[in-house]
Amino acid sequence: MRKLAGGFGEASGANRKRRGSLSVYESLREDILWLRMTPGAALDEMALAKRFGISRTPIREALLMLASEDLVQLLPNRTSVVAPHSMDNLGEYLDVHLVLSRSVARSAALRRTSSDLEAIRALERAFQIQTSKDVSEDLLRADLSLRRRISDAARNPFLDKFYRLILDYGIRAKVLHYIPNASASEFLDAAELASALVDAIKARDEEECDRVVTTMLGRERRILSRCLEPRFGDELRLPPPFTEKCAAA
Amino acid sequence: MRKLAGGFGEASGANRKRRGSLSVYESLREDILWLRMTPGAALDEMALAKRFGISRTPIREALLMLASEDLVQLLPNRTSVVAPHSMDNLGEYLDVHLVLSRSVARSAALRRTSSDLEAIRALERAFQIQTSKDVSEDLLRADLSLRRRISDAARNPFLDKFYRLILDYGIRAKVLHYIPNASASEFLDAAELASALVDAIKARDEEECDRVVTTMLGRERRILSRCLEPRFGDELRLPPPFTEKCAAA
DNA sequence: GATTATCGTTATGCAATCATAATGCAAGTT
DNA sequence: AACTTGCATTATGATTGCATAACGATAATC
Repeated sequence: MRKLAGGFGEASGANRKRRGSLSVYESLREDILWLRMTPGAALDEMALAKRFGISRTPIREALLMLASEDLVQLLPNRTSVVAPHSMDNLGEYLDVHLVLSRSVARSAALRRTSSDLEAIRALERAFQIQTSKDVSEDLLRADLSLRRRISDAARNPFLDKFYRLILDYGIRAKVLHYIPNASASEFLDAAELASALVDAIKARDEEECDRVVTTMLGRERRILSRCLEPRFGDELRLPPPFTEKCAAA
Repeated sequence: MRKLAGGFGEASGANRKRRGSLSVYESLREDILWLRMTPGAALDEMALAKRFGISRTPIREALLMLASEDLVQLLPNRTSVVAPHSMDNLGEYLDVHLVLSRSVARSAALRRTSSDLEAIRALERAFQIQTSKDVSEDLLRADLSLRRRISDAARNPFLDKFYRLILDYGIRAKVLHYIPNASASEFLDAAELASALVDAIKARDEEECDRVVTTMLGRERRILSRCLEPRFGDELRLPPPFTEKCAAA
């Protein structure tokens, strides 16, 4: 009696019926990162099991994997919650993001192959196209694809792992604060910088890569910190019951 | 009326009977990192369940957590194995290790409190004592404790997470290649450098921290790479059945 | 005699059930 | 009226059992 892959809204994307926990993991991860689930929202295992049409065991495994990326908080003997989104440690986040980004860029400049360069160029063009439109999720996705491909070219599995973790962890902050607050001119700026970065990678100019990346992230820092000064509780929309839980934890 | 820690055999070490999967995780993690389990060894879930006296589900959860740290390879529908220990990407490892270590040291210099400094001094003394003895696991543990405490003082949760992951991931390489190959004089050197590092953190001298850490890791790189040139398959002791599996994967 | 196909064994992936800790409500007491 | 105590509810943590995919061995064939 095999149930035909749920087909409930759900992630039926392209997973050829592989491990159920993996598809649940990926689906939930996307939902959390792109704020389709509210930070602090409860993750009831039975509800999720019903939603995905499978039993609780693979759900638990998915939550465990998400918890190891700090996207889910596993409270002992209590319902897990989507990791609260805090801007408290934005500074620390950006510090690490900068260090890793510079490392990635420098390594990519040194180790890229010509086929790396082709793929990077293609993704850069896709990014350029997006920068001419309105600021949207698609822009962020194009940006992410470009950066990840550059990280591939850097050929350092350790660096790649950390870089992707940091990159993805920052998606929520960008969706929340970047999209509504960044102006078009700033993104034209980003387009020029992206172009300069790829040029520098092509030229194998480590120092120039470092400079460009530092400038890029400096711009991002400015945009994000600009959203920090005014009231910041408004956009979070944490339902009252969770605020105190988060404070307690 | 709290029930006093059920205490079914196993691992009752010091964990007040919290989630079984956690104690299994910690126990297996130690075994893997300190090479009490051979890299490539099979991790039979039923055998582990019997060994720990619990059922397979928490075992699976522990393996999942270990897999997210790349300490276990989860092969689909096949028995999981302890992550093979490869020196192929030692260079990439050391690159990331250096970047993170320098970042930690600089941040610790800036953000340490005086109580941080006290704790760090204490751990440094413990390390100094170990350097006067033979090179052993205890020396490595003292070194790790010192570095972790410095990372605490750096007060950057993102950096701390990555730093600890990299630090721990490197334990196996050190146990394998560092302990039998490092000479006493090199460890006296390490002792002086550790002292210099703590001094620099005390003085809040970022640049000096950076220099000292760079020197420290340069020494380590030399020792490790020295073990790389000669035959490197000997110490690994991978049983024949796993070598081809690793190659295939 | 070597290769291939088939079958039995084994361990994983998942489902369903049992046990326990935490929460919320209600009742009783001071 | 406020606080505490106890119970029922609920969801997690774990156990058990079942279906399926991969591995090993045997046997059959060329």
